[in-house]
Amino acid sequence: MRLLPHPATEDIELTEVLRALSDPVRLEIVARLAARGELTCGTVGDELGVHKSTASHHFKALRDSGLVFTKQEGRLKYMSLRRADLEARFPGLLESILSAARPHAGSHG
Amino acid sequence: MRLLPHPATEDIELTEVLRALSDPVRLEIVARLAARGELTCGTVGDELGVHKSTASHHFKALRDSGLVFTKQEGRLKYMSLRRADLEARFPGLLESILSAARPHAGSHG
DNA sequence: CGCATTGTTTGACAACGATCAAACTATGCG
DNA sequence: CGCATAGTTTGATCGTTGTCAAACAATGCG
Repeated sequence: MRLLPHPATEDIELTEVLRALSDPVRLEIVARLAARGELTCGTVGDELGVHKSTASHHFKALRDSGLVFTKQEGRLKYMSLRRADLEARFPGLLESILSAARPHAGSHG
Repeated sequence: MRLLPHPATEDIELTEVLRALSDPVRLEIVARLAARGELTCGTVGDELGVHKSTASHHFKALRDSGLVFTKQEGRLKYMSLRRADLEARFPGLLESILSAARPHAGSHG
């Protein structure tokens, strides 16, 4: 089982992408993927303070929406952003969301 | 009651905007607002085939998220996109979503 | 005020979703 | 095979949400 089901680029739906990113935990996961390239389920659970089954659930949601790609290597599964596919499907969308997700310098909290 | 509560520009939250837009009905409302400038509750209910209370519910969700502004004129309430506020808060975000929401010429269905 | 129009609120219902915990699967090591 | 590691699945909770319908409220007209 080295390959998991991923939606084809042309089958990625906007509402599903937006829905996937509307959860704060998943948005944070995506932000970290953008910054660090790859993450495992365990890393996310550990760093974000959620149970590993919850992390798995979120990764599945992200995978199903077309946002992330899952690659298996040994016992680990590495998730990465499907940047090129998303850019092809919805130009500029991911970048503007990532930019919006970055903490603002203007201090407001 | 001519003024309704709207979040300040700096209080608009990304996850709430994305969540508001993750519903197909609301995304369609926003797309129409972008194309036509203003809409009333009744118009949306009529054109999108949802009950007027459902349309009202969606407009409230869009208002609470910071996506639309509501202006009362006589018995009608006109909703419009808060384009400038959203651009100030999350540059490029709304435009990329609107662009992604437009039907693609490439035919895929 | 009475009446029509427009939108909101409430109630009911079904579906979904986020979370944790525990059981299970899959993989690698020896 | 036995054992450890890494994720997944299932079950249980609890809250949220999309929808309609009916009651309500607000507005304008005369």
